[in-house]
Amino acid sequence: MATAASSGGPYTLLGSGPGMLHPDGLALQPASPYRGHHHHPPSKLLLQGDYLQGGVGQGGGGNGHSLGHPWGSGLSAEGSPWSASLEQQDVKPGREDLQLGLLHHRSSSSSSSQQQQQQHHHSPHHQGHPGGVVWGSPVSHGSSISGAQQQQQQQQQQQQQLHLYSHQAGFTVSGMLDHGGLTPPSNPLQGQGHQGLRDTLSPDHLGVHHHQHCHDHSDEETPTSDELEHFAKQFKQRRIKLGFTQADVGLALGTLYGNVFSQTTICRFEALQLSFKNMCKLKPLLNKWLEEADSSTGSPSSIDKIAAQGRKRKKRTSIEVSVKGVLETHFLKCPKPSAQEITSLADSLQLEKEVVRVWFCNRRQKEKRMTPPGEPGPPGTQTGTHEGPYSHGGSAGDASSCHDL
DNA sequence: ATGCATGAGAA
DNA sequence: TCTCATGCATA
Repeated sequence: MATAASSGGPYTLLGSGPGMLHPDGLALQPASPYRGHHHHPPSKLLLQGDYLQGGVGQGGGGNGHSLGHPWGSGLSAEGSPWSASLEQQDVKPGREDLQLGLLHHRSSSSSSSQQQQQQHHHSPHHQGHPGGVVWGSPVSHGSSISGAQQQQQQQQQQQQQLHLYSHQAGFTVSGMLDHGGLTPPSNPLQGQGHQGLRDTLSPDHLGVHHHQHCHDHSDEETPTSDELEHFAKQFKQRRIKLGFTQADVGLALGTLYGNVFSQTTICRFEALQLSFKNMCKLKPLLNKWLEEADSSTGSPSSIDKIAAQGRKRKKRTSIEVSVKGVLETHFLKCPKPSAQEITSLADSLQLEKEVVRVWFCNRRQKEKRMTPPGEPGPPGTQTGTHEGPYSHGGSAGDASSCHDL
């Protein structure tokens, strides 16, 4: 069978000629953890068929589609027994490599770690907000959010460094305007009268948190959930008006500050589907982009991007609806199943253990993100019907010892 | 817009 | 191993 193993491994890495300076290359041995993905009957497991990256223009090129379907989206049938064979697919440029490529950042070092810990405290409730972000994330003082809301994210530890970008003079908004088709299609809206948004901070401060003196630029000082929410909205609006897609922004950020982001991330930011901490981290970057983009309207420059290698990914596993249902059930019983449980569960579902494990991980993450699936976006419109995923019927206190199978 | 996946870092 | 930040591949 001419599986994807034509070049030596299931997930081969295409040698990226000129200097592969990432340890991954060395660490990735032909012995992939997924090599045994064919020893089980693909009866319940449906692997989404083919690779189609040629036409991934995605980026919500027409971000005009507003979809708001709740979880459990119909999976229907994907009748696609993976017949994947050749794998000459050229993967898109990796991000880490990109960063290495343009090393024009990481110069500053003064205050590197500051906003890692979000210690903002304010009333987790908002009165007139069409949506209501539930993640107020209090810190040490048990707020009204109650423990029913799980541990929130403040109990997390900060990992990952925050890439601080150094805004150098002379670095104007360049990469985002046009290069390679990212050019906003002569948007007639551009250059309209829209100013007065330099200031990103919303005027409404709850006032229950720390008060800073007379200076409030646009970031630093951990913003409040409301501020983030507002910013996200503004951002999206303006982004669209300027004619940029989420993907464009992601790339621009990379070109400008050295941190590339995907359409996904931008999308999640706008939808407030990131953790509070993450939102805080991205806000400054997006804010700068906004400022630049807003005042640019004409600074054609092109910065070529660097093409990088391609490490192949495991094909996305499509889990059948019924199976998802089962997983869901288990999740409700025990969001943190032990390794053994996962194993047996995987076995009974005929899924790889890894897949099940990941499923739970993702599920937990989803629980943490808040912006209930179905949040009304546009102001003035309120569905008034949203129950956060926190609405678990009962107590969600202990997840340490729950196992029974 | 989202589902599944990868990886780094902390337990 | 889990969490968390991110993103490819998809619907």
